[in-house]
Amino acid sequence: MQSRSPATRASGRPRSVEADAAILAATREALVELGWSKLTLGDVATRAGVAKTTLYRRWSGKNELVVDAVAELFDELVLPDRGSLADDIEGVVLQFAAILARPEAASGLMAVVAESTRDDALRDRIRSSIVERQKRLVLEGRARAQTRGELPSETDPAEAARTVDLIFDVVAGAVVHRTLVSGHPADEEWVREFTTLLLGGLGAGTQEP
Amino acid sequence: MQSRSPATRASGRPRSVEADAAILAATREALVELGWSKLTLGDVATRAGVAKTTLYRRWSGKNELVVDAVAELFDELVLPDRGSLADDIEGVVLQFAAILARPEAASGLMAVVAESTRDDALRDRIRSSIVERQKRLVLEGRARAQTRGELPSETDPAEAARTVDLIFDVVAGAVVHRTLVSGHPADEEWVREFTTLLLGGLGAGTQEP
Amino acid sequence: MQSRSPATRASGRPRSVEADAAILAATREALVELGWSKLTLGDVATRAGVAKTTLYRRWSGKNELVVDAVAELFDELVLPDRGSLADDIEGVVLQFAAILARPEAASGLMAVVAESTRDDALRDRIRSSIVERQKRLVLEGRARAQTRGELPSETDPAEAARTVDLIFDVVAGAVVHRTLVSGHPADEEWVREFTTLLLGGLGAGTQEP
Amino acid sequence: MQSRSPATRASGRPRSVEADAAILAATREALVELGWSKLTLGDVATRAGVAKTTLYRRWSGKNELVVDAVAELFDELVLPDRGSLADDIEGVVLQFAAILARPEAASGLMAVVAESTRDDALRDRIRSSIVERQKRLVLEGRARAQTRGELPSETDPAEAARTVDLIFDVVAGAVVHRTLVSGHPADEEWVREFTTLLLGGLGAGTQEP
DNA sequence: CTATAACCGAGACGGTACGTCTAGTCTTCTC
DNA sequence: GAGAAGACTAGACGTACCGTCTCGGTTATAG
Repeated sequence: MQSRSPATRASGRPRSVEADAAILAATREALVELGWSKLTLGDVATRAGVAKTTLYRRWSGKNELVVDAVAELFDELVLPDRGSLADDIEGVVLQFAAILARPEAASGLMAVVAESTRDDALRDRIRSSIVERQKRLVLEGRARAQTRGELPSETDPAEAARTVDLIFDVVAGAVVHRTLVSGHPADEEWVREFTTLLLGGLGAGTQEP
Repeated sequence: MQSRSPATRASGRPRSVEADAAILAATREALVELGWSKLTLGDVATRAGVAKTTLYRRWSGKNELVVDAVAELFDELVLPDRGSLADDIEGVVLQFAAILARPEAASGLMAVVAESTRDDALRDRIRSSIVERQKRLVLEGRARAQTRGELPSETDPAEAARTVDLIFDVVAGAVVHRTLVSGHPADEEWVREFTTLLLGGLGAGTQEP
Repeated sequence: MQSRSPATRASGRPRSVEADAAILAATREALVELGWSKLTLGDVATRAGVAKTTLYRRWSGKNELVVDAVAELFDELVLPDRGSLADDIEGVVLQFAAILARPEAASGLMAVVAESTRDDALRDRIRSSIVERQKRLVLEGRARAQTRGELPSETDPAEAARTVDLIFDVVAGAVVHRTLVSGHPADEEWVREFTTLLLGGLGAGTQEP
Repeated sequence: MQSRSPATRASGRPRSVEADAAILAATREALVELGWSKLTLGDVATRAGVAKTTLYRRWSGKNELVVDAVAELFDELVLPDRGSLADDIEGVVLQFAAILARPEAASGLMAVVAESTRDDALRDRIRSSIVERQKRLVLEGRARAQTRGELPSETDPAEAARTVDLIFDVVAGAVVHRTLVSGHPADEEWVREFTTLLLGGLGAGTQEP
């Protein structure tokens, strides 16, 4: 969905803003009911009360549409201040797990990631719409922990950025793998164990009660 | 692929054993060239020099076929003895990253995982053919580390199993996320940093040189 | 519809012969109900109880299909022996007019002729399937009239062929124009006047009662 | 195109007169390049430098537009005085054949005739705009022949009118059939033979040199 | 000189059919 | 009975036009 500058007033009938929202909502609805592989753009258009052409005028295909529809889900994530780094991590991971457990997220997200292995434009879209957008949570959590004195201030900015990426890959990857591949829920118990491992490492984690 | 008991030898022409291998190889070839979404069973049959009926007699559909074709790739993984737990982990993670970087693995694996969110039989097939099968690496690594004295012996068998699952989710998830979602290579430098984090936890990892 | 040699026995499932007939019948039915311009191949397929692919496997498009469907109609024409050239002409012209008055013939025939002005292959198909096929009527009528002594035997074969073409254009053209362009029925009275004109020419025809 | 009385002068901006001519010219141009079936009203509007709404305000659809665009072509026909009935007929038939040979006439005319078999309003439009309008040629030719003494004066006005219709159907039908269905040019030789047949009838025509 | 009304271009809209493609099944002949 | 070949039904694909609509703006007459 490309944003158009409000300055360059286009001639002709303007695009319907209701249609955009209706299509994205219909896409999520269809993902819930049918899943990625049985979702058809014709069906989405019908659900949205919109013609297929209207849909294709805005999105070039199923992949792009689903990325946008799923991306909105992750904007709900917030980092609640629970008083300690461990509790903050547990809180946000549980939220992330809750979103991933929703059928519209799981089916759609994995599928577009699969497609993105052969489509660089799609990969960029996923990264900018979803991944980079949510790294804010890691940044915010670290800053808060540093304020509390739980983590030292970083000295090398480049290394700091690499660390953010690494933590994001570990956290997001672990939750996704637990939920979708292993097929077990990322419930409170698991999240506690995972947080312990993340903070203390392999040696520490396995020895605590 | 359903196994048939050798006892109940059916009359008539026996199934060609070459066909099975040819079909799986053709599937991987098609995954490399076309990716999951553009792979068609008709095309796979043609590449394998086989009729579509032959293919459908053995596999019920695209998903099952691709799971079998991809599963074979991960059987290459071995855990080389490099002398320390950290080096063992680095070694096997690098191997895993190398397999994931191959186009037939990435596209196919993510796609069947996406499909498995709505198909329990498929989820079981993936788990038994791929996930559980490779947990041997974690078990073997832990046993070796315990022999070396790097890790304590576990006391509670149930907790020990849970820890294996957790580590597997963290390791596999992090590599998959790094490679396919973040879109950066899981190279030696990243693997070293990841291993440091895994062993020492957040506090330790960010302070070491 | 291409005829296949019975000698070269094709492998694989043979094409359904019932489907061919059902499609042509459905085409005529749709022409009656909808007319050329609102006839859709999807609808024809549905009426014939056949998938669209089956239809496209046999005909390359709407034009070719309609030519074949209409051509069959004109094979009903016969030249009844009524005893004199004039009566024979009247008889066959009335039959021709009756076919043209049927809605499946009128709408379809004119439309494919219109299309054939820009499609040489279609023009040839029309000529061979419809026009040349029905010139048998002119030939038979002339032979009969010569036997009766109403017409002299032709001496120059080339001129004789040209005359057949000319008569066919005049007769078919007049009936078509009367029926479809002028929009009046080619009834017995008109056919009698036309036959008089054709046999006697302008001078004679306008003076008789 | 509906004419509006100059008495009921409407307020508001008057319709552009240039637009009408531009649209009809663009229609003929598109007929030449694309033929009836590939002509689209959006394309015609673009060629005419006009919005689609402007086109639809004047014509209700493709059929009506093409009738008007084609009708103008036939107004070029004149009946030159060549001294005898036969020569007059040959002259006007050749002119008619020349117009029909133009691609914008052939494709468009046959197509609207085909459509008119299911649309009475369209049939009337064709008759009044094209057919009846050109019967003036037959009337004028007969009057001239009567003046010359080549044809007797008609006694019964009703029969005379029927004869005009008959001749028109025969002449127009034969040329159309020759040109579009048989696919051969209505050249001078053919026109001479046709005129001979028309004047002398079957018996006479085939015996003369 | 302003109001009003029909016009104009542009282009988005809901809808329908297109012709192609793939899925998964069925039917024939051959090994 | 397995297998190769290929036709079969079913249905989604993405595109193209249809005829309508909704914008901002223009050009005429009427007041």
